[in-house]
Amino acid sequence: MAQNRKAEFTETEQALAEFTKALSHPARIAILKILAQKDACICGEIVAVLPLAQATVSQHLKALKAAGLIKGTVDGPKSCYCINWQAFGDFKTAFDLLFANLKTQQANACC
Amino acid sequence: MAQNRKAEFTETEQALAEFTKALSHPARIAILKILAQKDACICGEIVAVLPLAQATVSQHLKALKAAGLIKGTVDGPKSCYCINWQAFGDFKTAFDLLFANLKTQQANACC
DNA sequence: TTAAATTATCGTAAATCTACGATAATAGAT
DNA sequence: ATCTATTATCGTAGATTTACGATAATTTAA
Repeated sequence: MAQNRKAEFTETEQALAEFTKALSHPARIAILKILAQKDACICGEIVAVLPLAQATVSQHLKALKAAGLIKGTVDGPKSCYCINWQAFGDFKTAFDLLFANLKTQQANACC
Repeated sequence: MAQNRKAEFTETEQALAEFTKALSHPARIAILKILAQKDACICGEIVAVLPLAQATVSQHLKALKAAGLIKGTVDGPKSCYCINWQAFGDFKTAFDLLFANLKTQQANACC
């Protein structure tokens, strides 16, 4: 039981799900908010602000990077992260394309 | 360990995370796609199309409903579901508001 | 070279998610 | 009233996520 059925869905569905999954924790939303406001930020500043241990923050950063939502470069002993706006643009396009079909004809809906 | 730290983030961050979490599985994306195309759909049609057992689909529908992304009404022995466009509008607003700060000044970024 | 500072990774425990079969609940049909 | 069809819920197994301390890795400073 609990095998993975995700592969049986379309590429687009999987891609959108992966993107939203990366956004599905308040800590990661908070990290993106910080990066959006500061344009770029070193890891330590994020750790200092969030109510989480350093290891946990690093883990969340890794998840965001793996999903392509942020980019990171090593700056001496520190690490600098910033938002990958391109990825957000792509997401928005895919998202709109998927749900912009109806919107107007909310007629014969049963609820 | 692994206690829940989610409560220590802002309401907005938590709300956005809950919304994206509801979208974070290809099956739920697929369900929303079906509902967006058909405007309204009874449960059985969704079960027939997806590569998942009836119990699993019902579980995903419950998750979407709990997150407020869809609405459902009982229609005889059947259940009719449709998208809650209002919720999607609210999400879009919150999402844009959070990440529309920069966008232009991609200057002194380190990556 | 050694020490200090910063960050990533490892190991692990608890919680949550995913998937399904079995079964209960509901309402129309006979 | 009983049967049938449809959907929700229960119980459960396995997988994944979340969180942290401990430790390794990396680079600058002394």
